[in-house]
Amino acid sequence: MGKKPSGLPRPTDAELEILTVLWSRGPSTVREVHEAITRRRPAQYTTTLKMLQIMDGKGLVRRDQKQRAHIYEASQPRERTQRQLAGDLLQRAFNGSAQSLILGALTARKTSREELAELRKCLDEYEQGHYGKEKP
Amino acid sequence: MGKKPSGLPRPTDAELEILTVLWSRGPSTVREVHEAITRRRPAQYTTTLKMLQIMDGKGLVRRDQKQRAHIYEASQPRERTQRQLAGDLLQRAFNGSAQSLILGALTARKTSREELAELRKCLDEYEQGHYGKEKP
DNA sequence: CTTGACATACGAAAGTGTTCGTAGTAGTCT
DNA sequence: AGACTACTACGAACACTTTCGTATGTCAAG
Repeated sequence: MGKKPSGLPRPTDAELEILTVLWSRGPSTVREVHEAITRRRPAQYTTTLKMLQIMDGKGLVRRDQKQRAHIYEASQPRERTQRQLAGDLLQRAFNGSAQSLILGALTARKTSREELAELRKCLDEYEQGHYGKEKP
Repeated sequence: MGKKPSGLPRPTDAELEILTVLWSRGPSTVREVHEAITRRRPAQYTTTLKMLQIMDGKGLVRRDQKQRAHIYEASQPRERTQRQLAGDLLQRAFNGSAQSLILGALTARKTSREELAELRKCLDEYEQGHYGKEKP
């Protein structure tokens, strides 16, 4: 169960919320996920359970049924799903222009000078990794 | 018709596709939008029509009914919707970290050196605009 | 063994998104 | 006028997402 040959679907809103919990907690039981969810909003236990089962069916999570309380974990690392989502939005709404997306992200909320510095470092690192080394 | 007091909903996939057409074409008839759509995938005329009517109901587009063929246009400029979408994704999947989002966008597809340079300029401009000018 | 706590499974309702067929309306041409 | 064409309106089907109630299974304490 929970096997799809390839191409995971884009996670929905509720699914993303659960993935976020799994990413920050690591492998977890339904109850652990559920408690993290209810810390932020009201929900029924079986709703969380059902979501995890659905996500297992889609291949978004893996589950270990060896114990009575099954253990779920995200099937993809956080970074990979984030990349997928960013690329997807880039394609759908920004016509592939990373520039526009980034500008959008910057202006969507206040960005501190420190963050700006961090971002420049990101660009440098990316350039390093993809286009050889710096000037002598 | 087509008035909602505030808070436009996040456009769905199909809605975003239509908005993209309206942004690039400017105010357009249903037929014009439809032809742009069918240039990329098969669809029925009435499907495009219905989408535009729904979007008018949500306030995502405005329509001018003065002519027999109604004229539709996006109610928000491209940049504003892009900002909304970027901010939304930032919140939902990136825990507010613009850094992660940008890194995701960069690695989601090949980014050229020229684009990287453009991005640095973006950061500079943003800093200019929000944190005064550089050191003397 | 019975009870209570806690686990999974699953059907079904409610909401939303997407597509299309049909009906009706308005303008044009002969 | 009648036929033809292009347009809008709208109901309905279908799929997907999300939520919850109920049924069922398992374990351990009394």
